[in-house]
Amino acid sequence: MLVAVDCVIFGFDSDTLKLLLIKRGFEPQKNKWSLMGGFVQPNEGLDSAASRILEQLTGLSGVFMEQLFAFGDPRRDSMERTISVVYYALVDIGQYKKQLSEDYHAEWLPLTEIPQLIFDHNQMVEMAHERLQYKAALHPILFELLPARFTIRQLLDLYESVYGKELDKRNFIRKLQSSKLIIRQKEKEKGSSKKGAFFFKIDKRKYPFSLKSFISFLPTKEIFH
Amino acid sequence: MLVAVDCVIFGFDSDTLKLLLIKRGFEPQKNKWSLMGGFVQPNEGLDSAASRILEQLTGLSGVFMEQLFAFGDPRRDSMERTISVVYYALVDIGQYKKQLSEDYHAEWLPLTEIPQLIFDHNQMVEMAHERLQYKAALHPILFELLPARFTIRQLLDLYESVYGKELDKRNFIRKLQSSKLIIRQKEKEKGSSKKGAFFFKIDKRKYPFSLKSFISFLPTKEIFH
DNA sequence: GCAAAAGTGTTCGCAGTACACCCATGA
DNA sequence: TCATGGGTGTACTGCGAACACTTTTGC
Repeated sequence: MLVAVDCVIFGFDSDTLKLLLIKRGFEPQKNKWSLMGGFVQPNEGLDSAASRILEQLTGLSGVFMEQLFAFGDPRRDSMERTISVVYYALVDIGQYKKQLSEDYHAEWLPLTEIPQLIFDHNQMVEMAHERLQYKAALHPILFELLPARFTIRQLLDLYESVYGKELDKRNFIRKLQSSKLIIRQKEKEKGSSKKGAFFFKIDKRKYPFSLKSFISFLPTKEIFH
Repeated sequence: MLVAVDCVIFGFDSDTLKLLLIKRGFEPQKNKWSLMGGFVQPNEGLDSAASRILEQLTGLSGVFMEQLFAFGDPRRDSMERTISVVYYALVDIGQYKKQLSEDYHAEWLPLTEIPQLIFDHNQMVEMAHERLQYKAALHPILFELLPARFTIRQLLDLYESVYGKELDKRNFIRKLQSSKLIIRQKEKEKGSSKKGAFFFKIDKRKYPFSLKSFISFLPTKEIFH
């Protein structure tokens, strides 16, 4: 039985939530869109395999990544019996610079415009999005999608695009501040407004701990629909 | 590469949270405690494999069961490279009647007194317990561990043993009632008190939906530690 | 009548929500 | 001076938490 790893890679470009997909340049299913994946090597753990695959495609390491689910329907891959262990990753889209269009034709596509993917990859994407919504409602993981310095507006836009709904700016900011998780910087971002918006950073001393604790910046009643 | 499924089976006997473990009557690791598991068959999905294994051991089907995690460290099984997809199940311990002591010497052991298990099974148990705590804090899944008719006291004891801490009975009951998820029956349970405690049932019309929604009977601040 | 568990009620404080205005600045 | 996005403030409401007493009944 074959064991593969597939990666659902999320990115955010200051406006829309995107996925990094590849147009396969090789058989089977050449020229079809798919997630980036690969087989688990004999001396490699699942996490390592996922990191390796992510690095192959993005050149990035040390990125937030988490196991999502194992897909094992006997008919999911028409060729051979394959189990796929799916991971999802959150990357700062600005960091992604790699050109790999020879091996993989990779592109960032908006989550709302995902084409038909091979095998059960659409189902994986859907589950990853649900998990992201679920997890981000309770833990501050969305910061992983932003650069080290970000504005409140960027963060708000990010939350709104993850949940596909508008949030009250004032309440959002208040919750953020009361969490004491972000630190205001001296510099301002001047591109998108005349007044300029302060940059913020994560408080690194608190952040790793808060990842495991319950912090919600959303209206609690709407956490899940 | 081999693909196995292992099952962490939770039960509750009106006092303590327990796991169903087997003492292996076969090699390798004969006479050591382990989770119940087996290899995924060629024409079988992962969920089906898990259900099959659960039924082999308990005789039960249609039980709450959910994929937990895929374990794939290359050294986790000393014999062969094996990926294990772990499921956890919640069963009404009263339903379990099967005698299988010939093939498997199975026993319900308190979660607090789990012996050393083979391979990485202790790690699986630990993760399953964490997941149970996490999930049950947000969704009413613990009902799956109780018989169809139960008393408030049983439910409270169950929550207390899952979280290892005491809960305020009055607030607990109020939250339960406001959830409108349970229906009081006419009969009382007379065994453990003189006054007698009413039986309750789940409102089946609402229950399947609420499984997906956010309902907490715990003090919200303490949801995760 | 007393022990033992069942079951009910109240007060308080804070967190969440809804909602509207002032600020700074470049053009 | 005005348009644009940035950032702050308030009042209300309801839920969650803390806490104690009454009820029932078998012995």
